[in-house]
Amino acid sequence: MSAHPERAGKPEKEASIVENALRKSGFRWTNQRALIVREALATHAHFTAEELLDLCRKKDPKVSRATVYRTLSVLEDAGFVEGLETGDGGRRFEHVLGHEHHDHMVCLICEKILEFRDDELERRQELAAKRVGFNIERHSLHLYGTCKQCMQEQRKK
Amino acid sequence: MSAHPERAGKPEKEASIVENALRKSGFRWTNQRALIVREALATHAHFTAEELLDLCRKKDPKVSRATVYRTLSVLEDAGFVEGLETGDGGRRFEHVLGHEHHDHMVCLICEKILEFRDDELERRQELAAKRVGFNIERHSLHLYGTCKQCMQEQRKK
DNA sequence: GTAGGTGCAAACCTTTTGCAGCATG
DNA sequence: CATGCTGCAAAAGGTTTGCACCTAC
Repeated sequence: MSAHPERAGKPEKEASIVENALRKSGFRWTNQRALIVREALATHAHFTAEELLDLCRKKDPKVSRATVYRTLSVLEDAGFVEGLETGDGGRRFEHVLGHEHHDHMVCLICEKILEFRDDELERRQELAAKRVGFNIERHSLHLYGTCKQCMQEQRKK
Repeated sequence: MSAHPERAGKPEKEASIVENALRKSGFRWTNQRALIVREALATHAHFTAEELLDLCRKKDPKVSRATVYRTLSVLEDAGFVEGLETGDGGRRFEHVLGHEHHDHMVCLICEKILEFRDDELERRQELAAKRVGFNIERHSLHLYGTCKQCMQEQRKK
């Protein structure tokens, strides 16, 4: 049912990649971080901080909200997680291990998020930036609208 | 000093475009809305809700925050105003009268927002959407990074 | 006259922070 | 055993809402 069945790679292996990277940067590898990373990597979906907290609490009910936020922030800085805007002011995350960069189409009706990638798009962005001497660190391209299924639903009415 | 000196068109004329559109949709045209629209159109910058409130209160100190938010929402729905993410969780707005659609480069250091446009980019987005039967209503392309000036500053150090 | 709009304050939601205690390296 | 991390609870934004009053149509 997920839009990214290919997303879930080898959780244990991916988790240890994160572990090594964080250790190398001087962070400690705590039970909480291991749990949070495991849950984040296991999720195919684009999750909110609160959803991740719920997932973690199923395994360990006393994980604190603050720790989830703090860990998400560390993971984002380290480039293992990316935040994305849902167009209605909300914020979701996705992990960035085991799959290439991609952009998003957000259905405003069913809230589904589709991923797509177009190399030419990436190139043109670089070009536009180069023209004005801007150095791109990251970018976000979101198309908001109606997905195929919801378009069909609408036509029925 | 503004990045968009061309932005300010003919405020009175543009305001009446908004007025007519809102009236036609069954909204009432109140003093507050007139004020808020006037201030929003007069600003060249990408403003926050709070900044717009401050601008309005200079003219009429008793405009309420709630009314600004409610009016911004009406204007956004009507397509006269667009919200944009600043990359650090913040939200800014820009009015969409008297200038073409464009995308944004956001400098993460000085917070300046540059505008740019590339027709080929637009085309490729449409194409990508068409491929999966997605209907684009609006889109947002933000490049986050470092602007030319801030790059130079950094090199000096 | 009557919706619809406004102001105020409180509520909300998400995220951050201060601090005392705990666990990792 | 020192520092970094955690949990808790409170604080901090930013935005929305309930309600009584007001005003445009």
